[in-house]
Amino acid sequence: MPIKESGEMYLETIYILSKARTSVRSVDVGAKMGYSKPSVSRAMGILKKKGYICIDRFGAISFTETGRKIAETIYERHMILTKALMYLGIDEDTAAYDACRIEHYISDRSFKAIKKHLEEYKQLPLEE
Amino acid sequence: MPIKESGEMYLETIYILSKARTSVRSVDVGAKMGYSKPSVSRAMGILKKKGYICIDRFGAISFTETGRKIAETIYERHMILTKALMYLGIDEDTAAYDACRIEHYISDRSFKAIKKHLEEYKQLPLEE
DNA sequence: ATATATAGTTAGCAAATGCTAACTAAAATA
DNA sequence: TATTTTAGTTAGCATTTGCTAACTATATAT
Repeated sequence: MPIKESGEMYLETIYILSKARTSVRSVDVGAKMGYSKPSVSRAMGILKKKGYICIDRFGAISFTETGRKIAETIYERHMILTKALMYLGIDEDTAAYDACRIEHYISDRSFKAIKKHLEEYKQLPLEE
Repeated sequence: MPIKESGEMYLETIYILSKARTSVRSVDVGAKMGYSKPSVSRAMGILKKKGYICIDRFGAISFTETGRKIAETIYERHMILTKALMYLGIDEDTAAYDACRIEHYISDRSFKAIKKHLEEYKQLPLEE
C-alpha cells in the first residue's frame, strides 16, 4: 500500500530534525509534531516495516534509501510550494500551512510545472 | 465540526449533477462518484443533519444556503485550479485530478492569490 | 545499589469513511 | 393486482490515525 499524508509527514519531520541534530529519536518526532508517544511509536513501527526507516538499539532513527528519497521529495515540495505562494503575496505562515497540505496531494507533473514557472516568473521584470 | 474533503466532494458532485438535470437523488450521486448506496445514504444523512442539504419525500436533494455556498466555492476552486495547472502546461486529466485534491486543502487567501495571478498572467504577452 | 526520570510499547477507545449483506419501501410493469 | 425492479436504510466490518492509561525498559543520579 502506498504511503499517505500521515506517513509522509512523519518522514518529513524526521528529515527536518536530522538536519539540525546528530540523532533523532521517536520522542523528538513526537515533540516536534505535538503527537503522543504511542502515536509516534506505532507510526515508526509502520515506517520500519514498510522499509523507510531503521531504528538502532538506542532508538536512533535513520532513513533507508527509499525513505530518504520520499522525505527529500516532500521537503522540496514544501519549500518550493511555500515560496511559490509567498511569491504571490501570501504571508509565510499561511503559505507554509497550505504547502504542508498540498505537498502530499499534488502530482509530480504539476509540482514540476509550478517549480519551473516559479523560476521563470522570478526572472520577469516586475512591472508597476 | 467543520466539513471535510469527503463532505465537500459530495456537495460538489450534487452541484455538478444539478446543473445537468432537474432532480438529483442519492442514487445519482453514488453512480457519479462510484460509491455504494449505503455510503451515499449515510453521507446524505450527515449533510442533512449539518444543514447543507434537504431531501424531499421523493428523494430529490436540494441545497440550503450554506450548502450551496460551499458547493459553489469548491466548484469554483476546482475550475480555477484546473485552469491554472493547464496554463502551466499540464494535461487536462492530471490538472483536474490534482485540482480535485488541492481544492479541499488550500486556504481562501492562497486560492484568491492564485486566481488573481492566473488572470494577470494570462494578460502577459507570451514569449517564445 | 536503589530510586527516579525518560523512552518506548501494549491495549484499547474514537471518529471518519469506504465496503457488503440483507432488509424495507416505493415505483413500474406484466 | 401481483410481481419485479429501483431506491434507500440498517447493521456491522475494515482501515487509518489520533488519543489515554498503564506497563516495561533503560538511563541517570543520589
